[in-house]
Amino acid sequence: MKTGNINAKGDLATEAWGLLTGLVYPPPFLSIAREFDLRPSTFAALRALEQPRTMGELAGLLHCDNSNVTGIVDSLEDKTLAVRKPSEVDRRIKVVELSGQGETLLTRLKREVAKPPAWVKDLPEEDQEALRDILEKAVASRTPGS
Amino acid sequence: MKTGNINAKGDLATEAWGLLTGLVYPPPFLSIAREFDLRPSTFAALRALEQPRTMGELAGLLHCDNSNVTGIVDSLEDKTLAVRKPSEVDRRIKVVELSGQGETLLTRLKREVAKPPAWVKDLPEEDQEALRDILEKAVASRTPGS
DNA sequence: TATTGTTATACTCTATAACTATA
DNA sequence: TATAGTTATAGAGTATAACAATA
Repeated sequence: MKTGNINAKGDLATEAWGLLTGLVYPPPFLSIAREFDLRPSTFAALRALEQPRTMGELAGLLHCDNSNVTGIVDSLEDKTLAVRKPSEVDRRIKVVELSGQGETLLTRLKREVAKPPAWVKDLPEEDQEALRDILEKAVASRTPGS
Repeated sequence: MKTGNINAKGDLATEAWGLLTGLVYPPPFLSIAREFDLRPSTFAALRALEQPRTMGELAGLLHCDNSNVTGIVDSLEDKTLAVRKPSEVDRRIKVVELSGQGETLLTRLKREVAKPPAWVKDLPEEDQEALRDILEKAVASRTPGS
């Protein structure tokens, strides 16, 4: 905690946070997923498959149960966006990889998700720069789960 | 579009947005909902019930079907957080209101949601101020759906 | 007839437990 | 016996259509 940072109602941090929540929620990636006709879980799985992953790794990354991942990957396979193949070293393990089609879609998705919304793009350049610098500082000093 | 704002990969807006998404997603209100043992839809309904609402109004605010709201309000009533009563002017309409218990919970919820995360609170005071000023500008110039 | 809300139904998401095939 | 993944099953979220009560 910082000197002069009282955190009473109406302090700077609370004001800034209140403004920010109005700008970033609901998350734009939800409407992007809809545009691509992907359900949120499929969308998340696709993003997690930037590298090949085992079923269990996917479950961890998607914070869901292993049994779930079966259905999610089934649906990716149905759309020929990914394939699963048994690992050669341990045949219990299935490795899931994006297909060429899946890679292409992921590339387009990532481009969409990275696009700053209008409220950022329309800021004066010096504000964009200040914002970036402040956020860099915040990311650098971030502790897990804050 | 602004002069000097090329929006090529790596420009200021994209950099700032990339940093921001890392800081604000996943949304902290999800874990707050879990702490209060509320499912996301119940949580959202509670927040929408700051004022009494009809079932149809709730459906609009929660972006879901009318038939859904029946179940959500049922569960609020089961927890004695809200009551529904027929309107006196048109008895087709049901007005949903928070109970005393519901009001108390909503007040606590709102306090939690308004709390800035550590990455904001731990910024130097001048950065908090700059952040607030920039975000105020963004909110002021915001057009619907941006 | 039109509207508000409910019920019936179905599909998806998620989790638990039992199962399989490997190890 | 332990582990990776699947299947069976069940609960909750959401949508559509048919329905009841009211206007």
